[in-house]
Amino acid sequence: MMKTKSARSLHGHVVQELGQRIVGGKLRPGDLLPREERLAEHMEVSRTALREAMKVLSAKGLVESRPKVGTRVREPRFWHQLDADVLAWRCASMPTEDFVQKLLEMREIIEPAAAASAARHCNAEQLERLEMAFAAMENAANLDEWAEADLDFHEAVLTATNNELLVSLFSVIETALGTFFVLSARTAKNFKYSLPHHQKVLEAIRRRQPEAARRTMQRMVADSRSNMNRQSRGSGKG
Amino acid sequence: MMKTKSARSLHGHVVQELGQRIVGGKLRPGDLLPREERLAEHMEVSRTALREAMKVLSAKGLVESRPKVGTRVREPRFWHQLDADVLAWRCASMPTEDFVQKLLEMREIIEPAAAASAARHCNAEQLERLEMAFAAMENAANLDEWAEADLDFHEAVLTATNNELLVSLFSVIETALGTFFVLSARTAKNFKYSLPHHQKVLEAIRRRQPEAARRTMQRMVADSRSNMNRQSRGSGKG
DNA sequence: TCCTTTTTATTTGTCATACAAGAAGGTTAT
DNA sequence: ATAACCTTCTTGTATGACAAATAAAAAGGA
Repeated sequence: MMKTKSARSLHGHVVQELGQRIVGGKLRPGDLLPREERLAEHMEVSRTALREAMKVLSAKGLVESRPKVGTRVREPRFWHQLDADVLAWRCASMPTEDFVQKLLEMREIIEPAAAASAARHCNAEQLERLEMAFAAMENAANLDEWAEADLDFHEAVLTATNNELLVSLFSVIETALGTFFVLSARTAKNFKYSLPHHQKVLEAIRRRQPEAARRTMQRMVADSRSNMNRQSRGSGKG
Repeated sequence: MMKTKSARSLHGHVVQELGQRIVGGKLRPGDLLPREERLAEHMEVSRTALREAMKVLSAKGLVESRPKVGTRVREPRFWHQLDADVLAWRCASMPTEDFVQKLLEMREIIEPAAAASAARHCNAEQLERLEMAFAAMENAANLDEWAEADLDFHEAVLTATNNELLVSLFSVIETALGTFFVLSARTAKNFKYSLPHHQKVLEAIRRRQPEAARRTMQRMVADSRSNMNRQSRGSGKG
């Protein structure tokens, strides 16, 4: 689920390890990490590799280092919550119901607005990509193919806004769709339901109808929400 | 304008320097950087410090390093556009008109939705912070105090949603308000105009009226836009 | 006794050097 | 012509040493 490839390099591995521990709550805000020498020894890497990892975690707002005092875990309000890694770490050990609701709220804010913007600003090439993604959903042979094409469709909508700031929010949409895919009943029926929505969104964008695009996308996300709520009531997530 | 404090440490300085050059376009996507040894020499730091800087830039999606081939500048679509540093670097050498419009679009999407969400979810403490910020705007002795209180107000709205993902978008709002403050006519009159809007937003949130909060915030951002457009037509930005 | 100044100890920050690992491009053998 | 093998260049990692910063303790003065 959601590979972050950076586990090849040593310092990348340390980033993953510590990042997951911090976001996952095993290391708590205010906690003082062991000093670099010891921590490096404990992680079985050199101080050099450890420090490079620390700089990355620091760039993500997870830790803060100061001479003499050491490196401590920062409070969640400083974390770069929209960072793809931070989002992934948050989902690593099963996302809380609360977090899922926040992801859905983000989708409900971003995606309808993006669809409307796409209807206004998209160009021919971007429209074609949307159509390709939709076609891929129609022709999907299995659920995994379907999910991949769906992701592509949503990314294509964001891209079609021609606003790279909006495109950068794809990490959030991706995470939301990922948890949706994991948490909801993985039957073809549940998914194919939303295909008509996709088609209407595509149509509205093609016809340059921002408000229609917005409304349809709104319904699509709302359906996700109700589908999810039904699911989680059924299986009782915490 | 918009301090990023990390210029104290050496590697922090390198991050700033290279980040600014990349985002500012002096180093272009696909460009191959000099190899670490030479670059370190050229920047007058050790290879160690340079590499720590590189890891940070890599974490922001600006560069990509591979053995034997070297480190090259990535294409803008990979940049973490919502990162506070990236946004700041983008504004460093006078933001383009195009970028300002994208910032405004983000505000128009995020802030009304956040105001509505705040009206639904905010607690007593968060409401108090909103009221404090508003009071600070009323009592501002000069434009700088006003701008600071205004920023605080907008951050308080995001915080009041109780959705940390939304709060993380404050870097965007901050940048938008910053450029607005720089580009628009810096007269008391232009600013005091929006105070009634702030009051109405505050009232709507206090009274738990999501739709009223949304509409009022929408008007507030729209006013910013028209104010700005008027301004840029006048002085002809490109 | 209380406050200010100085010292000290500890941790991160930086440096220099050496070697390992990976990969592109050319070389050789089949 | 193709495939396997080298060469070589660059990043990746390790190590040891020292500089800089600063929190905490010690010393000095009112």
